[in-house]
Amino acid sequence: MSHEDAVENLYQQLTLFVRRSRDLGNDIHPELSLVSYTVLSVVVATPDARAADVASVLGLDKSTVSRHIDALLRARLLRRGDEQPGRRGYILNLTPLGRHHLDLAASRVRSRLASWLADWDESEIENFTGLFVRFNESIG
Amino acid sequence: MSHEDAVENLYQQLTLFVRRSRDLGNDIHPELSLVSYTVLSVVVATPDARAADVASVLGLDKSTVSRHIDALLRARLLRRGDEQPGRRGYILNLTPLGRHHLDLAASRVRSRLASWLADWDESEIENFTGLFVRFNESIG
DNA sequence: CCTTAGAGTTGCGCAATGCAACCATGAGGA
DNA sequence: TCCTCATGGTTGCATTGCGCAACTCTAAGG
Repeated sequence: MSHEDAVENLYQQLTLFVRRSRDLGNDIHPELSLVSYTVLSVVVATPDARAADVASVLGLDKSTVSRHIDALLRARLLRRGDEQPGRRGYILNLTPLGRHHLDLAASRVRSRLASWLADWDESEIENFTGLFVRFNESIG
Repeated sequence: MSHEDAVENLYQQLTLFVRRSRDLGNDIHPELSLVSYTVLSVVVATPDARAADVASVLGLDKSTVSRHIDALLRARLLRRGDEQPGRRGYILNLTPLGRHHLDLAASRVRSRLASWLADWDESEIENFTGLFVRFNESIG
């Protein structure tokens, strides 16, 4: 197989997966949209995250992030921390409710994923993951 | 590493890729949106494709597909074939212009992908692809 | 102080989508 | 043959997610 054919075949698989991932994203949680879920994840993963940090990580406009965060604040899934000296903006934290919803959504996604991978060996999953890590690094 | 950890790590890679794939989709072609590109691909790949078939394959509402196809018809990238006896609806075909644009977009995507994979061996790509095939089959 | 840069909000418009109501037509039974 | 209905397609309406631009507010640094 030529290099071009190999690339072509991989491309088919990538597009197939991206298309299907949309469906997956839609039944994460009835009350937590995919974007909201992602925002909460970033807040958890980023120490002292502010809205601008979330926007930067997700590659979204700050206005978009502002509106999502506003919704999450009103839903009591997120709260603003007290300001810290030497910084501007608000530091975001998950409320216990927010953490609960995030955990719930995450567990749904993972159980779904686990059921798909039920007949895979750990070594195969690790192999696939390892190649995926390298691929994502190649992209970035 | 436990099975759960393995699934978790793969999940991280999948979400990372899906997020980045959106950026990728946006510079496919100035005149051909990601969805239009996908519609054209489906028309090419599906013998005697009609709008309803495209909607079915892509999992989109027929109204959505109708509007995309309308745009592609107006842009002269797609045309309706003559009706065939025993069937309803319009059979879609690419115009030479449509095929040209599709090829152009495809070559852009693939060259982008190829540049990312420049330092991969064929065997590694094939390995990755093979695992991806199995993964997509597990999903479907 | 005063200027400036960064964080956040909001008004506006756009693109994509789904739902529902609608029209047109072929299929198939009465 | 004719009537009913299922299917394909279009369009109106609402929703969502997004970006740009203009704006406010506040801290940083002269």
